[in-house]
Amino acid sequence: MSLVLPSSGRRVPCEQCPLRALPTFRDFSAEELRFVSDFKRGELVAETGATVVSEGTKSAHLYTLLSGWAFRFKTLLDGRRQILNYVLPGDLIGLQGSIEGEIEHSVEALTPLILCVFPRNRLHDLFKGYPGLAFDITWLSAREERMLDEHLLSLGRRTALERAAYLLAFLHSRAERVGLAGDKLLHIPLTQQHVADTLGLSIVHTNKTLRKLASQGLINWLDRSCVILDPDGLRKLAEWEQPKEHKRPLI
Amino acid sequence: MSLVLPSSGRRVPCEQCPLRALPTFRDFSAEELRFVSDFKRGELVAETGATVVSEGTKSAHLYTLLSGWAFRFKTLLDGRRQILNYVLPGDLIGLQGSIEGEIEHSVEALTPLILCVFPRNRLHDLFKGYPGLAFDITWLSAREERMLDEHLLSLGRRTALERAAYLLAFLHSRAERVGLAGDKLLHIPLTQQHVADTLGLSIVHTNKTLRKLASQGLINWLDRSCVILDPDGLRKLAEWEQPKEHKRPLI
DNA sequence: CGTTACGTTGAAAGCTTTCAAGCATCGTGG
DNA sequence: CCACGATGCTTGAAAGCTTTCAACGTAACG
Repeated sequence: MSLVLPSSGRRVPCEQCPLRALPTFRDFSAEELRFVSDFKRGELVAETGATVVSEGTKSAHLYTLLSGWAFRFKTLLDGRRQILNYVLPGDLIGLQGSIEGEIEHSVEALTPLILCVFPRNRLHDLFKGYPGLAFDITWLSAREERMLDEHLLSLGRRTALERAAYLLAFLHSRAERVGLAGDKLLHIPLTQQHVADTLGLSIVHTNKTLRKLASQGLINWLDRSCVILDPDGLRKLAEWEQPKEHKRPLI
Repeated sequence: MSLVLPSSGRRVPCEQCPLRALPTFRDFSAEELRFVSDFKRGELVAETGATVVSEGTKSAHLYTLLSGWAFRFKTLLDGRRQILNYVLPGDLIGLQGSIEGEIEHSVEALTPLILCVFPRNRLHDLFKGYPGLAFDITWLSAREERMLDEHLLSLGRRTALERAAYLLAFLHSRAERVGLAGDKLLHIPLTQQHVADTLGLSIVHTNKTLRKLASQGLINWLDRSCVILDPDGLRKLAEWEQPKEHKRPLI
């Protein structure tokens, strides 16, 4: 269940990174691109259910998710699990570890993943030689903070139904910005257990809550995935405003 | 209620900052100190209850809290409030705003505050000329992330009693590291409404929960403050491990 | 074809909120 | 000086939300 395939070497050169072509990501100078490309040590493939990062360990690497869906979580000793946030293409993984030593959360794959691998020990070079990229890293960290703030508001003060609506609207919005929504309806690759562990609810109550959203025509649950039918309806129900579009960095 | 007194000019030179002398903070080189000192534009005083930062606004400044207690929060339209985290001496305020434009949370004083004021627009100079300080800013951001991760685990998966114990142990631990606990018992300047809005509970249930902690001899509630009698007991009850001591930066 | 993982439901038990009321302290105006 | 309103802390009881317990259906897999 925690299998990560060994690095399969370089496949996608950064200059031709399919993500980088998306309008969400800011343009990089040729020099920046050269550094990032050199910074990248290779790629890692992980299958669904694989643990990419483990709570309490130190990793010599940072990752950027190239494709797939993953999630960050923490657990209590008796097994209670809390999902902290989701990881989508373009997101940086493992920054916290370069800060405090051991990383304090785990990361698990919801789908097969491809990750770009960066050596943590060269982060210093990045900060020294590329202040723009250094600022980008801070930017990404502050963005994560903003998302966590919203999750906290949700867990603390929204009702179960609002929380579920918020989560699905949030994931829809993020997926859309990295081109995963397309014209067709978006399928989010989750089980109801994941939703429960994100919302802080029991699996039974989560089921009943999702049923309610489905009965209102907002979503459809099938297989191991959630189909978003009405993102605006979800947003309205959760009283959540999508953050404004900002070009963001891709490291 | 949202009164912030105008800048009262420089009082404490960074080189003689009383915080900097604490063992928690890492040593700064003379050059770094010179930059920070120059970066600091002045001081701001805020009284209890004052709003230092308002959700949805843009601020030209960043702050470091020099003394006092404050908290960050968000609210829903109907007034439901969620406290996201607490701000203690040495903490940076407003970084999120320099990233995404508008800041997405508010900050309010729990006690009278003294804040160091920094112009946001010089952040670029900092990143360009002082990679070590730039890394410090990222470090602080990642530290905040780690705290938010823990709060999420707490809100999502801990019982009311565990949550309360966690919160108080957490605040005790943070206060201790900036020299606020001393030999005497620590008084945390909170009302039960603050605790309720942090834990995602109603005020009534919060009262009953705090009563239970008090009956177990872990805390004492008096006035508008919580006295921590047994931090270890609280930690054990919450199943929470204090993060390891790390020297941290002070900007 | 038994096993496992995932989704679904009903009902009882338990936790939390809401409603109501009361007490204490503090600062203010009469 | 004292009444009064505002704020903060307490408690009991009823209502409501959520969890737990139990059971069942389906699909995928070896």
